Amino acid sequence: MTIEKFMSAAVKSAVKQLYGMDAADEQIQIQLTNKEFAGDYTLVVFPLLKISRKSPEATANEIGERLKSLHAEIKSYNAIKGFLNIKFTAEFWVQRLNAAVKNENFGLSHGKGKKLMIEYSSPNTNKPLHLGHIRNNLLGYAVANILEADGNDVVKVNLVNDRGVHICKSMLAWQKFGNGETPESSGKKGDHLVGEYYVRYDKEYKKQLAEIIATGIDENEAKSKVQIQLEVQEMLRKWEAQNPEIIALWKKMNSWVYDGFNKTYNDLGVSFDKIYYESQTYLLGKSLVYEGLKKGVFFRKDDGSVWVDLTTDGLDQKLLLRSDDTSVYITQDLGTAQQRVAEYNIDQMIYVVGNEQNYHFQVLKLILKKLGFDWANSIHHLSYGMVELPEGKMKSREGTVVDADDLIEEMISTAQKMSKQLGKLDKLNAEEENRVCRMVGLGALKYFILKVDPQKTMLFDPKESIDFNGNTGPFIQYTHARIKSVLHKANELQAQIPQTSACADINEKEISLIKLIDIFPETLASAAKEFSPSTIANYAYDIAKEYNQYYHEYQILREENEEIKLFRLMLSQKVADMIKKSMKLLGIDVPDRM
RNA sequence: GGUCCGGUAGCUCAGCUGGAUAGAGCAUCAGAUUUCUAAUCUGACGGUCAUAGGUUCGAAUCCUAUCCGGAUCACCA
Repeated sequence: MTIEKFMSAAVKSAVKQLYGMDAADEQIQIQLTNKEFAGDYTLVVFPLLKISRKSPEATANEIGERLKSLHAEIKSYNAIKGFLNIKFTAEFWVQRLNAAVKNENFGLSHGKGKKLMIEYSSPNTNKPLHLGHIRNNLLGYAVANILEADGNDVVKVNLVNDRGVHICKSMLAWQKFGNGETPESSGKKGDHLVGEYYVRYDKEYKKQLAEIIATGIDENEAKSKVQIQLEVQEMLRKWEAQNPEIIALWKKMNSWVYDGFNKTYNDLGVSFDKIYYESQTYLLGKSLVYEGLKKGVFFRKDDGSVWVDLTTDGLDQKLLLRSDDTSVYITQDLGTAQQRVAEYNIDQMIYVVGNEQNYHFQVLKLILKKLGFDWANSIHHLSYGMVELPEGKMKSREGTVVDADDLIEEMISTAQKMSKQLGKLDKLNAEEENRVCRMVGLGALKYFILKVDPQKTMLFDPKESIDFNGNTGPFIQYTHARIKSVLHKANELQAQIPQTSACADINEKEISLIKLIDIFPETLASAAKEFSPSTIANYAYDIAKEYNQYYHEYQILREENEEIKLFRLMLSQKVADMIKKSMKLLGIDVPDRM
């Protein structure tokens, strides 16, 4: 039971005894006591004044007195204005810690039985992943972990956009200019290789367009005459007609890209339970549109295209089927949503997609509701903001993309450089050194991105992210490694770290560490509710920082009182456990030594 | 123009189911080391929580309006 719940019940019965009335849940406000006041938890008594009909101070004092006499766990209380600060006994805190230590799965919930599906990553197969994808992947994976730890059954899916005119562009350019180049023959990573031809196409297109314009033809007219574009359109038609040669090329080049993506996913430590391919789902949803047409939810325009009118909902009209009866993006999303709900019987569907698609998901939910699906409300768009660079925005069309693989590489090598400089790698062998540098470099990147509220546009400064001080992944990793080192040394000295302790002589720093451990379950629950890895990230930092201060102040191994020493070791071990658990939720590994 | 999102210290960000004197880190300055791992710790400096109203015992937090920034409003995905 959480302390808040315990206090809430205690206050209720105290109020009942004192004033003969029941207090409603929303009248009981309990929070952690601010640092500048003496106490552990605080009851805000303002809402109870209506019941007590006394001044804030008098009410607080009366309730405090009553609580103290009823509960041995309460050591003291003080009332300041309308705030009743409660202080618990040392025994109480030790007991809380012991309960947490004994419970292997402390903080993790089991079997609320909600079935969730989360879709993230969703790459295009015509170019490599970039910084924006990194935020997407890290968010999706972390949120999936958090939801799972909160007791849900989570299915992670990836919907790969493997078809369309953009893919044909890479294919055509490769055909025309590639000379049969392959990842094997060139030594290039598959997705990068294909991405190069996508760029090559664009270059050729611009060249041809300029040539036509130079002959004096109007720009708009010229655009429809570019030879290479006509060829691409022809290729797309062939693809849709299942032309064997084109299909074979498509399969070959896509497989290169998948090899490349898998390496990047592997580096980032993300994974999926199921991968969907758009080439297999893009025809879905048409039947839903026909159904809606029959119900009169949609309408057909003179040219044959099908639309939905959302003007009464404050939005515009939205196209659902083209005049040639082919489906568009939203048509297929309607279809895949329905298919997934039917196939997996999911309670909630989460889409990790950039905030430039907020409108799309708003429309998607509306349409599904209009079609009469109750589950439309269970769709959640986990929207995230763009990642900007100090020099400007990073959008592919502006040509300043930061390639995911390059960035990962840079993070690892910077981690290595800095670690070497600090002499942190001296005691490690080559394999360990490699492992630690990877962990630190990637930890820096992941933590930097995940600590920010997803909704917000964030600034990614490579220099700052690789700073090993302050609120960073490496700082937290370091704290963990240092605790582990102390524990290791203790074991060498043959101190046995106890599973429980009767130590009653604890200090304020220790109480605040226990408090932090104690709120882990609530923190996790709230992070799950908000789909917010940043909550967990900041928790990990808080506890690491608190521990560092503690560590600095008390010499654990030199402590002469054996009982206190063992207690401190036990506490340290639990703190390390909390750090590791939190970081694991974020998909960040922590080293035992560095 | 419509819709959505954001605006908190010089910079990067927490805090937002309304609670006490708004918090961290970076940067700057001043300190701490016979290390249990200094990738650390202590202190100082730094704020009209975009602006103006409103709601109430109390507002960074809720409501309204305005300003600034971003996204979006394709027979693209």
